[in-house]
Amino acid sequence: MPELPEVEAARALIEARALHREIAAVDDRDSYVCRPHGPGELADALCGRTLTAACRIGKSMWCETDGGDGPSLGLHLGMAGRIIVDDHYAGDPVGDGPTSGYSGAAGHPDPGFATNPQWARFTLGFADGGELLLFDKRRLGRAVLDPRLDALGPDALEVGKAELAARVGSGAAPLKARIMDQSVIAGVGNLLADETLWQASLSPVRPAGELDAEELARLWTVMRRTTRAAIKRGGVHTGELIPHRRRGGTCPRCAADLVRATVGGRTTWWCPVEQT
DNA sequence: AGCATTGTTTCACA
DNA sequence: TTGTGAAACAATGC
Repeated sequence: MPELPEVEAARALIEARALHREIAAVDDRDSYVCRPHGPGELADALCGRTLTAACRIGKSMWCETDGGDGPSLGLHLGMAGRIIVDDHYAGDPVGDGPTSGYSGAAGHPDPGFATNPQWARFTLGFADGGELLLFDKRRLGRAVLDPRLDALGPDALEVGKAELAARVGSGAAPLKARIMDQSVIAGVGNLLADETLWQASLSPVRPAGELDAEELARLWTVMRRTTRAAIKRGGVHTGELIPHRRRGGTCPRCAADLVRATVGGRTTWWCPVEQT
């Protein structure tokens, strides 16, 4: 669920509300979410420290502690994670599969989230009484010390035009698989990929190495625009194509029937007329 | 009951 | 060795 825009919202929430507060207690008992750490390991490393920076590359987020003198705390939202700081939340706005409608206008998009405390998979308790929760219905999120970031490509909003062309424009894999490969470009997930390729009128099944310079330049421009728009509007669900990714869905521009197939291991929807 | 799901990792294979 | 694709992972909803 959470892709770059949701993770950026979570990062900004931590930055705004969780920094410089003393960590007094840590609940790291979920051994799957906290793998490979054993129970108490994160608690021992973090208690008494403060978060001093919230950082992000793609969908990976981490917090520095004690101005960089302490261990960093990696937080990954996985497929359904969100961050809650005191009474404020950010991250996955839906929490369920794509069949759940996004209702995130006024009010809370998911009134049920606060009533299911068993979905708090990792908690930092602050000395002032507040707390930071990694809230994850699916349990595929992660909390880990000193996360490895070296396998990530450049962030989708930071990558330069020439660099994107060089990294994406090669290989025999489908274009969609290429832009979802986090070692090529970091931050694009399944929905953002479908939205971006539809906005750019590029077919997800084209071999990435076949794109010409103009198409790669267009991809760079459109990817940045769609990603920034998703951040501003509150998540990847706000994309123009997204509501049409369903049985019987049609292209919002030309009304052609959308095509559904598995590309890059994920369900993919696209317009066979416009996306070439 | 069986299938689907917005992410990541691991494994098999060419 | 590298690139590619499928399966597994956990949990839930239709």
